[in-house]
This record gives sequence, structure tokens and C-alpha cells, in this order.
Amino acid sequence: MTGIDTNTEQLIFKAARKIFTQKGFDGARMQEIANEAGINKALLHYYFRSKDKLFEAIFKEVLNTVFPKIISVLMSPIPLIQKIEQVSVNYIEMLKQNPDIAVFVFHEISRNPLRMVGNFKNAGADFEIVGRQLEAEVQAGNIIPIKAEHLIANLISMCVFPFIAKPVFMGMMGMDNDAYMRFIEERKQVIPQTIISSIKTNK
Amino acid sequence: MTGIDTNTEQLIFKAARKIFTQKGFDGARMQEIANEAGINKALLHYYFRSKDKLFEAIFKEVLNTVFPKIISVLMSPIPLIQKIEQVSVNYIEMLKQNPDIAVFVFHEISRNPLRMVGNFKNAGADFEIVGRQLEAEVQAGNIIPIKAEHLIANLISMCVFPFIAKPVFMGMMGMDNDAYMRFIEERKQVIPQTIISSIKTNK
DNA sequence: GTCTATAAACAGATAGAC
DNA sequence: GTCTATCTGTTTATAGAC
Repeated sequence: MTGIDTNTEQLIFKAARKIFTQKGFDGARMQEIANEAGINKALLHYYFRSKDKLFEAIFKEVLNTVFPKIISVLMSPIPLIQKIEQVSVNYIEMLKQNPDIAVFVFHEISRNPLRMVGNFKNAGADFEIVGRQLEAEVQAGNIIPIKAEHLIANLISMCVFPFIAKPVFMGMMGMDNDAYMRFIEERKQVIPQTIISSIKTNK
Repeated sequence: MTGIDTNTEQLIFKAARKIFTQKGFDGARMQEIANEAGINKALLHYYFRSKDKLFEAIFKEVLNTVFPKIISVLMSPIPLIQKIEQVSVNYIEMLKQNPDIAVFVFHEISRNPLRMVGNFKNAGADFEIVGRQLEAEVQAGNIIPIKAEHLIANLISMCVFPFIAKPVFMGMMGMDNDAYMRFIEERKQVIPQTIISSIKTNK
């Protein structure tokens, strides 16, 4: 028990995560993963048996990086406004550290939607909690009515999509990489501000 | 000149578009495209020389389906509010008719960002036009200040992302396909309402 | 133009030495 | 555990008959 494993299995895992998230399952080559890990191709099969098995391990880990983060915030017992702010900051920060993850996840899921089923705990509870919070605020006259589904869809869309469309937006906006990263940073403020001011009443 | 070509080349093109947009370049098989077109695999090479060439033809056509639509609305000489409403309706309608297109385009672009360069006319002008409209409205006291980049990013994100994340949202929201389509339909109203009420002043 | 048959290259997986 | 060498199936692409 050395705590952190820097053994071969970890090397492979890290390399596979990089290659798979960059190229997708179909575009990834076992040879390339082996090169990235600095080991031989046969070792991949020794540790993970097949490309499919290796991919499933990576994909599971990636899903656990992506979804619990937002679920836990949406379910936590804090005011709605704070949830919106926290989701924006946390999600954008996570995506900054894992730039390829968004395109990868949604591409692989649409390639095989059933993949979701196994790795996915029901998030319906989140919507109920947020829905109740929304109702309470509407009753109090603080916000105008909106379905929880749309509110959450708006929030996640505005956070995630700019990472998915990065090259397109960069081209359209005439930004270089640094400028685009500053643009992303600004969104931590812009998104909560947009959502909150869109639902607030004038009272 | 019969006007509409229903010849072999068109058959191939249509089949290739379907398979490529569903599976991506790496996941698509020439055999599957041939099957879809009801012809032989060798004919694909007869008409398009290689998988790469066939893909480039498809990709170019897909980009022309996706981008000019929004560009033309953003550049048109109509009030800002109307632009926001028209983009929402047009874009969602286009994506309803081409459900796979969004995941496909962004996956392929991040696989090879340089692909954009050739097929992309500068859209910087759009942002300038929208930027000037925004400034005018701010001066008139009608809206609060926001960068054109963020406004447009918000708009496109909220329209496109629900198609990219369809299986995830369906799972999270516990919707079947019909319910999700109704949800998408609602967004034609929700998105303009969200954006407009987020920038309007209280005057 | 369209087909069948096949070449040529590639990629995942395994055998077996060390 | 790690390597080299190789097998096996797949996939793009071409040759050549019709």
C-alpha cells in the first residue's frame, strides 16, 4: 500500500483516458495508447483484456467526473441562487481542466445511448427538489414561473456548450486561445447573472 | 436536365450523409454506406475515389446546412428581439429535422479543427452588427449592458445543447421520446423569453 | 456504370520467450 | 510483468469482367 499507484496499470489508464477522450472509441488506436503510456501494445491486453473493456473502464471513470459534481450541488440544501452560481463556477472549472471531456461524452452516448443506463443513477430527485424551490420562490413573489427542466437545461447548456463549440466560437469571434479562455472565465459571472435576472420579478 | 437528380451519385450522397452523421467518420463503414444506398461498395469509389473525399463532400454540405442559417438572421436588418426569436425557432426547427447533425459537427471539428478554416467565412461581421444594436439599445435605456459574444453564445447554447445532450436529459428528466420532443418545442418560447427578460431594464 | 473477386494495409488480439 | 513476433479478421481500395 503505497497510497498512490504509479504502476503500469495507472500509466495505461491515464494514457487511455487521454487518447479515448481526444479521439473517441472508434478513432483511438491501441498502438497509440501504448505509445502514450510508453509501453508495449501487448501489455494493454494483459491488463484490460480488450479495447472494449479498457474503454468501459475509462468511460465509467469519466462519467463519474462529470455528473456527480452537478447532481450534488442541485440536491444540496442551499438557496436556488447559490445553486446556480455554484454550478456555473464548478462546472466551468471542471471543464477547463478536462477540455475534451464534453465532446467525448456526448459523442459516445449518442453512439450508444444504452451505455447511460448502467452508469446512471436516477437524477429525477434533483428536478423535484429544484422544482419545489422554484414553487416556493414563485409563491413568495420573488421569481416568475419557469419549469425546473428548462431552468436546469438553460444552466447546463450555457456552461457546457462553449466547450463543445470552442473551435467554432473561436473562429466566429476571431479569438485566439488565450482570449477564448478569458471569455470562458467571464461566463462564470455572465451565466448566473443571465439566469437570475431572467427569472427575478421587479418587486 | 431533369431538375432533381435521383441518380446513383445522389443515392450515395444521401446514404453517406446518414451514416456519417450517425456514426462519425471513424465509425462509418463504406460497406454500410453501400448497403444504405442499395448499391455495391465499389461504386462508392467510382463516384468519390476515397472515404476521405466522400466525407469531405458530406461535411461541406452539412456545414452549409448549419451555419448560414444563423448567420443570415444575425446579419439581417431587423430588431434585436426579433433576431433572438427567429434564431430560436429556425435553429430548433432545423435541428428537429437533422437530429444527429449537432453531435456530428462538433465531434468532427474537434477531431480536426483545421477543417473549419476552409469551409468558414468570417462571421465577425455578425458580432459587430449585433454589438452595435446592443449599444443602441443600452443608450436608449432599454437593456442592460452585455457583450454580443455572450448574448450570442447564450442563445446558441440553449438552442443546440439540448439536442447534443438528448439521451442524458431524457434520462435525467425521466422523459420518453415524445415528451422530450414536447420539451424541445417549448424551448422555442422559453429561450427568447429567458434571454430577453435577462437583458431588459425595468423602465 | 455496375458488378465480383481480390489485393494491400491495418488493427485487435494472442503465443511464447525471457 | 514485459517484450517480440505473429495470427486473424476487418476495411479501404483496386482490377477486371460484363
